[in-house]
Amino acid sequence: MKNKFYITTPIYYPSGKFHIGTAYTTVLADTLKRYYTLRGNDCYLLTGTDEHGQKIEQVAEKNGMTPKEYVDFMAEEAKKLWKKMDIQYDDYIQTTESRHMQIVQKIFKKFQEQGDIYKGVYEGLYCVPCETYFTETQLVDGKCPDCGREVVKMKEEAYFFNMKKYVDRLLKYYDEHPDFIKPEFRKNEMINNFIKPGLEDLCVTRTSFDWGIKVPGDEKHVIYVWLDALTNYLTALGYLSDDDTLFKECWPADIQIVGKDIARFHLIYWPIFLMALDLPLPKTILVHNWIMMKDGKMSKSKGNVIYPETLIDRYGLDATRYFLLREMPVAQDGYFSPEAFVERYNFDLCNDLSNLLNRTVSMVNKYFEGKVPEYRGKINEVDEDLEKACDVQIEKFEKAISDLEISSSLQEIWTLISRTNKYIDETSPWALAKEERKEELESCMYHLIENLRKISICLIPFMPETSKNILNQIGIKDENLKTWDSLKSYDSIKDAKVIEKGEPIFMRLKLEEEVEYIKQEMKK
RNA sequence: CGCGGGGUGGAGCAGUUGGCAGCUCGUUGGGCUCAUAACCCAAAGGUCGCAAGUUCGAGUCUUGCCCCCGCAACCA
Repeated sequence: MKNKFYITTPIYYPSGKFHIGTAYTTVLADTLKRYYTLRGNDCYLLTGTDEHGQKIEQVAEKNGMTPKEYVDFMAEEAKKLWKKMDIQYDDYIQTTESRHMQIVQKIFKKFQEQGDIYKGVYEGLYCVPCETYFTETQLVDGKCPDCGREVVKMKEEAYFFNMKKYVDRLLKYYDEHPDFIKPEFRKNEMINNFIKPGLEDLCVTRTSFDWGIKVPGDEKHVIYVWLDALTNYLTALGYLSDDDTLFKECWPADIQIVGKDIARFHLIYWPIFLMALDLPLPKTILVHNWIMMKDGKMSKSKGNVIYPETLIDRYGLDATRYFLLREMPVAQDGYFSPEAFVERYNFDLCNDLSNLLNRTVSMVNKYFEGKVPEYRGKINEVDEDLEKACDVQIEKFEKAISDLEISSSLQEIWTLISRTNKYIDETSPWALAKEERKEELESCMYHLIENLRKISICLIPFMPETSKNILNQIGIKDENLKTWDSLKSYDSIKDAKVIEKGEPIFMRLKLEEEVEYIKQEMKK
């Protein structure tokens, strides 16, 4: 019985150090997991690495390791990074694990028996020294993009998957399931670019290298990337294994997150493989765009590569998570620049959020010795407006995140933060104190604490530590006041005591200094 | 005529069903003092790429053109 909310990241190809783009995808997945958990779902998050293929073979050799040693090492690196980023993944799959390889062979055989896979001839442009095939468009001046030498036309025997057989079903599925692909324009892109011109059958094996899963009964062939990689989403759940309990609980996936570079594989081949296996398709495949640098793509030669560790070590995890989630529009490319990072940090995190907390805690201490007054109802128009605005923002927030509009959902929270800052000016608590208007002052403090509590709950998926921190500072201990449902009430805080001396959760950064620092790190 | 995305005040962006052009940052002026030179208010600043069309009315629909950026099939 399906009872889990299943989320996946792609399995990353560990041919080099994991960069900020990989981190973004994973943080996005983690944030969605935390959100759906907050909403009461039992979530299961899968990530992993795609560890076969020529490139891995070559990189391993360069590092003086066997391919398996190398990929195991890289998997540990990934796990370290995910730990550092507090990613709550439930399983990490490596495609070189036997639990995966065995099932891939089973799937291959099944496809063969069904007549979906046939033997044919693969023809392509081959660079002999690099031992790699390229397409015409990949070539640079008609030569190998890696080494610049001549390529030759080569043929080899290979297995193909009969994609054509399933095209009509796929189109029909697209049509009947508007939520299957997000954002929607990706669907049109697939139809126009690949399906309309006539979908070609996919070559699923190679004989030109060894590092891969052997074709059962024909061992000079290894299964080539996509049939191997895509099926990880199933094999990790124990599909076709002795124990497929987890598979039954999770499948079909609820949200599968992929980058735009692998959209084609996930939007065309993946659903077709699933159809061939007679399995239901995932509910939503979310295709996100890339993080770009001001001067184009990240590349070492440009000296503009930013690694997540650089930011986390100096500015903290939550600030890094915030930047990624806030700055990336998901459906469009986002841009990283040191300036943008520091400015977001200063404006959003310090001036708006941290400062709101700080001034509130300080006032509750000053006027009520730290004790949060009891709710007194909507004693005037100002309070009434504030409560209304708060409800509206939470509604907008919920809608945005449900639509997977992550950046917008954060904006909605920040609108609430600004509204709350404004409320302080509207009520001028320092004047209320001077004039000894106690009831109004109590109501004001209560509302500030209540809004901060709600803000923290909304922040749980994005910035888990910060959220805890705020709740701690405003003295919310009761777990019932940290739930999604508690967002509805406006009168539930009782006997809370703020901490005596609130430490700012984010301190302003000096713009030039930090920009310089990040720039230096990027050149390393 | 390959496909897709985009061209909106100085910068970065919102603008779902056509109805007085919004947000953040920056600039200028003001307010406040609880808070981190923060926070709040106000003002200046836009031919919404160009041209034509539909309409009482178009950033929003249609057509043509110009410019930028991706993708174009087995490259994760």
